[in-house]
Amino acid sequence: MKRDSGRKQPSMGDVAAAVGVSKTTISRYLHGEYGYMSDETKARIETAIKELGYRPNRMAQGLKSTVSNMVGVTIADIGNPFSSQMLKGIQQELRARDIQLLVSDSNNDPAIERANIEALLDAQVDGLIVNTVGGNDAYLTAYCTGGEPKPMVMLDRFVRPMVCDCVATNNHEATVEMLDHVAARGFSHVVFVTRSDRGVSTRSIRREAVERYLAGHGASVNGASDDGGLSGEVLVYDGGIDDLRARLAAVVGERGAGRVCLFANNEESMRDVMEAMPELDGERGRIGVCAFADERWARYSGEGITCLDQQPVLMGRTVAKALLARTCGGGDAEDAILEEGAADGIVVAARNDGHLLFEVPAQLHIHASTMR
Amino acid sequence: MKRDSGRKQPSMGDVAAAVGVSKTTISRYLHGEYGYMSDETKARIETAIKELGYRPNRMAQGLKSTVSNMVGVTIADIGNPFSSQMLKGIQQELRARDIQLLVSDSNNDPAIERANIEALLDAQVDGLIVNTVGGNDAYLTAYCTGGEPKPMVMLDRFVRPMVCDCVATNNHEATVEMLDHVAARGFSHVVFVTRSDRGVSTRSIRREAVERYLAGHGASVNGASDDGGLSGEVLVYDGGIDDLRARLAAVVGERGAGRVCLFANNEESMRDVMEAMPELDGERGRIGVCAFADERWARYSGEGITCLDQQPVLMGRTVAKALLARTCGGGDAEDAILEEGAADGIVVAARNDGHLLFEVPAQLHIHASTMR
DNA sequence: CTGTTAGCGCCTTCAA
DNA sequence: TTGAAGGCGCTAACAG
Repeated sequence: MKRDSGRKQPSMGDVAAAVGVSKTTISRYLHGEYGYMSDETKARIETAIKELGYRPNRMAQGLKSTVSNMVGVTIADIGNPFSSQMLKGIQQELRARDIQLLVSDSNNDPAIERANIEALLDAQVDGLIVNTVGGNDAYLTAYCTGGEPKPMVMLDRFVRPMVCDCVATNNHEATVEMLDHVAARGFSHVVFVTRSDRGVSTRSIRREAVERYLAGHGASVNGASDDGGLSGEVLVYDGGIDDLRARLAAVVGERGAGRVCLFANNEESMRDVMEAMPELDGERGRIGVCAFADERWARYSGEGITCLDQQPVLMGRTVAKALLARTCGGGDAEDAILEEGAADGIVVAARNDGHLLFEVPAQLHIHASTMR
Repeated sequence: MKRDSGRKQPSMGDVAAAVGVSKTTISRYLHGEYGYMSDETKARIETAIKELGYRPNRMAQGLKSTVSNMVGVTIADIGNPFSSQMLKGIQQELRARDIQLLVSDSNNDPAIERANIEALLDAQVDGLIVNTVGGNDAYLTAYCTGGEPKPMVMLDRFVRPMVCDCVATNNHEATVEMLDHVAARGFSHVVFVTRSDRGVSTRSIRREAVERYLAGHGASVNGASDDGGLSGEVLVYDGGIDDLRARLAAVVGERGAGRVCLFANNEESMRDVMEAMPELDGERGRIGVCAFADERWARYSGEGITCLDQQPVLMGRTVAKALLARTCGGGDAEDAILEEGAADGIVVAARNDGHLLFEVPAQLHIHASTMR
């Protein structure tokens, strides 16, 4: 009835003994292979299992079948709310398939990340989801191109050339959408604020998108606009608030009475900006702010911050589907994902050597911070 | 050199064959039992392992040794940023001991939680950390008092009577501290805003703390203060924003010109309040707000919200320590935790039948929302 | 319809 | 200082 009623967990042998059949029969019962099983033994097995509170040992199962029904995920910084949303999405898919999730936090340290991946593989996971901290491209590439690696899918990151499936935000399009919005709201200058991208693909991609946009609109990067279009620049800092404050003040001051919009690369940078310039509120109208950030947070921050929400739950669901297609599905990841994902706007944005890049669209939410 | 260079993962037998010794010797080498081993074989084993890229299969190890070096955690709602912070803390401790973490999300559903716990046990975890969704008290109690259960520790929750170790916030003291602050700032009425506590211990505990405080200060709960002290009431809602809006308006209106402070039970409720009354900003000075909430969020929300931060990372570290003390440490959980935890203000707040309740202090952060 | 036999990769006596 | 043998709990042929 209830597990643990005895001294120790009963094993399949115990059940077999109780019923008076062999372990094989029990095994077959468990796997639903009762095509050729007498209804009587079936019933007796059923009650015996209930009686003893027997539950199969997944570990032992995995030892034999070489599939553990576990997948591993390494998260660059699990303390980040963004991470937990992605985990939520991953869980949704895994729960449906009764697959366990092994979670590791890399604490933003490439060495820890490598150790985590090794440890997960030692635990015999069937596949890996990697939200890399950056700086491990060589290692990851070597892994993916090595012998016969367990499937890996990258999350909110990718390496070039692609050596495995990846799930990311449509960073380029999203950035353009935000810049268009900023321009439309009459700002004349945009400052893309980002921490230095130590190998984090998302940061560099967004930065490049900004630079290309500005170049394409006849505005000079880090220079003044000379034709009434949107000018802009990229501000890279290292996490020092004082440094950031001084540089922001300089940038804003330089623009005189022109309307400037600060565009933060992520929530972390957005917080840094708010910390550095609490007086932003005082200059409403002249200084706007926006960011890649979770709508749930941005909406209630300060006066309400215009943001690009990356839909992390959807990203998690997508990455889990992509991985499962490689591990057990056997089928085409592309079909599996696009079928349901199309409605959400998920597309294959690139492919290389059979590896796909799935892009999940970011959603623009407009709030007061760019509307005065 | 690198793993996977061959067709398949090499096993201990392969290494043994390569070196020309028995598996036993390899096993001993791996466990550091080279007390009686010739330096030569030791060296040869070492190189063979490197050469083949051999790594022990934790799954197979666990099958025999009955310790899997995995612990499981079920989280009520992993999408909550609070959850991810707790996971961070848990990871910090587990990583140090090379223990893997199996994570399940219960999605606020008691049935899923039960299924998750069963699944984790099937995966042979050595112990469980449970952040219960509530409504599973009977099940959890039965588990803990059953045969010989794997150790369980509850996180940010507890059941009465205590049937296992628990780690929670010092909800009572924290609530009192906040109410003292509210009173000191000259508010005359406080409204504790909470969703209905469907078996979630933290919610009911806080609510009780509020009621007791108000009763103890000569003020009547849900009534007007008649002696200049702090009066107050508890507002329980069900997640409907319109309902909440109407009731908040009524409550605030009733107070006339009196200064009212809304005290939200958690971030979720705080967001609901902000959604229901965006005009709070317009009444700064007369209407204050505060909440149990993450400082990183509260600080930048609206004008800056006074909050009680639960230090979730520290809670995570504490719960992991408590569990490890039961699983492998063999030692006293109390000593293990209090030794380092004392500096952080962690105390044993209750004990029952050998089970301990560890309380992690919440920290009061004062911001503009209660200061005008 | 059901049982026998051999392992999966590792650990653990017991012998040598 | 090292092996051989048996078994953890389960699966997978191959026989009946």
